[in-house]
Amino acid sequence: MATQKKIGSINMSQVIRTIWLYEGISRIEISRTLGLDKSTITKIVNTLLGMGIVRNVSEGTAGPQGGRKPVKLAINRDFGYILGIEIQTDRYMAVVIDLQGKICFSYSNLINFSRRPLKKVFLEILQTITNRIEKTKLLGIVLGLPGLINSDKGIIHRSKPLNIIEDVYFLDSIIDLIEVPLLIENDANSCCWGELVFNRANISKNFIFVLGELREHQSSSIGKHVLAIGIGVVIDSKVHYGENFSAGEFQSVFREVTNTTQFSLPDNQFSRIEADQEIRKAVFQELSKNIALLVNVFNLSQVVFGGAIEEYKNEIIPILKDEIEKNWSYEYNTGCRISFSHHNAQSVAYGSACMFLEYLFSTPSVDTGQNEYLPRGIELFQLILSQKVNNNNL
Amino acid sequence: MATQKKIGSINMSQVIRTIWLYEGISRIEISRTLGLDKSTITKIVNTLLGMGIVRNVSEGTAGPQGGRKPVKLAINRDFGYILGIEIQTDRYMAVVIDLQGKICFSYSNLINFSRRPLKKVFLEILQTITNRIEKTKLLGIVLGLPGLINSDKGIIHRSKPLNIIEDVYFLDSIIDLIEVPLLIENDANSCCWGELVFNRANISKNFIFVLGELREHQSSSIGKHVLAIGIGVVIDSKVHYGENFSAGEFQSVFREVTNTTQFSLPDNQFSRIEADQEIRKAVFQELSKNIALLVNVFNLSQVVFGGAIEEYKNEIIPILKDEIEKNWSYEYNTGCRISFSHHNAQSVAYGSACMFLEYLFSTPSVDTGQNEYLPRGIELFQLILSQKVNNNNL
DNA sequence: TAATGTTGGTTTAAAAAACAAACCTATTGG
DNA sequence: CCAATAGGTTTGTTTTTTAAACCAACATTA
Repeated sequence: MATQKKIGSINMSQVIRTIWLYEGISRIEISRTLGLDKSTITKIVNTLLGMGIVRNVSEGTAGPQGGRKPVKLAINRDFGYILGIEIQTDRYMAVVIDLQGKICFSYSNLINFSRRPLKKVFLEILQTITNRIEKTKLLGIVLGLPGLINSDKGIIHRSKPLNIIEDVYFLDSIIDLIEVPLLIENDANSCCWGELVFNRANISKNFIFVLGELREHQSSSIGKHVLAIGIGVVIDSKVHYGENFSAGEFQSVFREVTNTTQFSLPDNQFSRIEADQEIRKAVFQELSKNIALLVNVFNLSQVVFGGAIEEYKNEIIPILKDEIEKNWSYEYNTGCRISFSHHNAQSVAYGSACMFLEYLFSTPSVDTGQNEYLPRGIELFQLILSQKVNNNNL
Repeated sequence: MATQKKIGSINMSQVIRTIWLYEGISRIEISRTLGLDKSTITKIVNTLLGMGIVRNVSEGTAGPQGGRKPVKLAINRDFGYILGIEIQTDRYMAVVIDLQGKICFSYSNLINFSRRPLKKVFLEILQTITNRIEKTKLLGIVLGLPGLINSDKGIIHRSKPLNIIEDVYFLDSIIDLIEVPLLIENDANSCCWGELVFNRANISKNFIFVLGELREHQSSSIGKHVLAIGIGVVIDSKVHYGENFSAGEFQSVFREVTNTTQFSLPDNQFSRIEADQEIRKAVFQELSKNIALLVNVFNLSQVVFGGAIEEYKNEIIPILKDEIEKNWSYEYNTGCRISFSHHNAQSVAYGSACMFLEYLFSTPSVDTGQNEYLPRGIELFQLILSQKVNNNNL
């Protein structure tokens, strides 16, 4: 059942992660943080220096009581880059980041699907992007999509926006055509990865990302919009997929079964959501009541909003705050923060790339479910390095 | 920050857990399950035999192609017993289980708090119980309580049923008076531990336990009852506490702020809940709509009911099934099972004891939050063994 | 400025775990 | 009785971590 991790790789991965989390940390501090002997850290860091993953960046200052100056360590930014791509019905967004999660490059354009399969469209986009970046240092690609997605097996189960109504074994079908590691992920979950990376040093362990987009209504003429909500869930600092990778699928508890939207608002009134503040208020209140239940039952410490809904930031905050309090029965406040994504239109693409970062810098846990295509931590680095050698030999 | 686990203790704990999960497993099977070399397993098992934790129970049968018969291993049931106690406003329940989770003994009685502090009442109960069981083999005690409870630090933050309105450092105040390890836990969470142990070999990784009790209404004369719901949450096979140990606190999204109950039903109608099936139907429907949201957003695979609410099993099942489906927007079914606790009135006490079992048989994960009073896995066994020696010397 | 103390980091030897291979045990099946 | 086979142990080797001694580089102060 469980596959044995080479025992040393755990500590090695932990050291990498620690340097990633605390840029400029010294060997001694790592040893204290992880509870390992300082000589062990010296050994591991030397290996990492040899692999080109880590760099000695500078000398720190000695303490007030004297002593040798600490040597600050950091991840080698030049090691490589990661590409995150978001594909929606009518447009895509590509973002390239370095190992620290800084955005190096981004590009966006419209898509015309015109009945072509996703695979073809994706390969076309990939062509466009890779023409614009240094290909040799590309470490991995992650594709963020709306829908029910099994990121461990690379399957798209369903996607209403992309008109996918049966299982598509996406990675299986494309893996041979691409020379770097590739993953797919649900769009709202991607945003969660983005938050995990962006706030990695001091993060909420339990939060949700509410991705609210204004989409064309399934069965309506152009111009009619509905608010489409996708939720990404992070529990215990891990993206939560649930039993069938359908976690995050949202429908309001107030919704009437006859409605085609996720809310109780009659379908025909939804088109006025952008124009009518009263309608927005009703919808946001309904959304907030639902979220409040999730926040309190799971004792979340944060709710992050992203997508087109961000525009209504000032309308949402007071409503949600109020509903969370109303749903709470004790006198003290649990202190759930409400915030908005820092990356605007790039939230999904950026977050997708961050998923790969987290794979690189995670410690392979004993019990965690496995991605079938990629290992984690130092093993992923080793995989990448071995592929680099192969590519150079060709 | 993170404290280093003695490296060997991880595999040792994993071996113990594996034997616990799969009673009668052989050394070879363990080695295959964990991906460790068979000689490593031999070594570890010998240590465990020496400690008295594990026993060679019998010989299996050789395979169809011959070969030596495997030796079946099992946890030594005689190693000791665990006591779980549930304290409610008016009664308590005590359950003693062995290391396999089988109930050996149970006892229940009424409580008269009469303004005495919980600590005093608890010590009294403990006296009564320990008089009835063999004290030398008692390995640990877990107390299950309604309210907001930090089980890692042993603090009772709030408990409306027990009239606790400020932090009580329960374990700190009592730890010196008791010679065996003691933990406290929220009652609904205890029930989750019970499910985790009872179905340990093939368990849902994500489920909730809905503990529904009929309690006297805060501000009412005797006889008036309300339905009090407490939820225990299990995500990724771990009891989920949230950021402040308040996970599981429930209030319906339909509730009016003026109500003192957790539902939208006016306070004065709640007393008829036991007599009037229509009122029950409305309440169960409201509860089910709330639960359905949780089930779908978190993609839970199971909802378990326990407490007095179990009596209405046949009324609840169809309503909840229906609401989960209505809240789901795809054509296929996510397959959330609905079940009822197997332990009736003993759910909380049994589950509390199981929490200690899970501590004994868990593998100390690298990143898991730590209980301040107790280690896990082999380290907890070692602690117990060292205390045994001390007690014998006195 | 020389002596002393302090802290960061490395080296070396010893220990602890895990593994690999040889070997023993106990079976089935000819 | 003899292979073939599978479970389990023993022995020796490799990997990984630690402990302790040591070096490096600083501050303080006599």
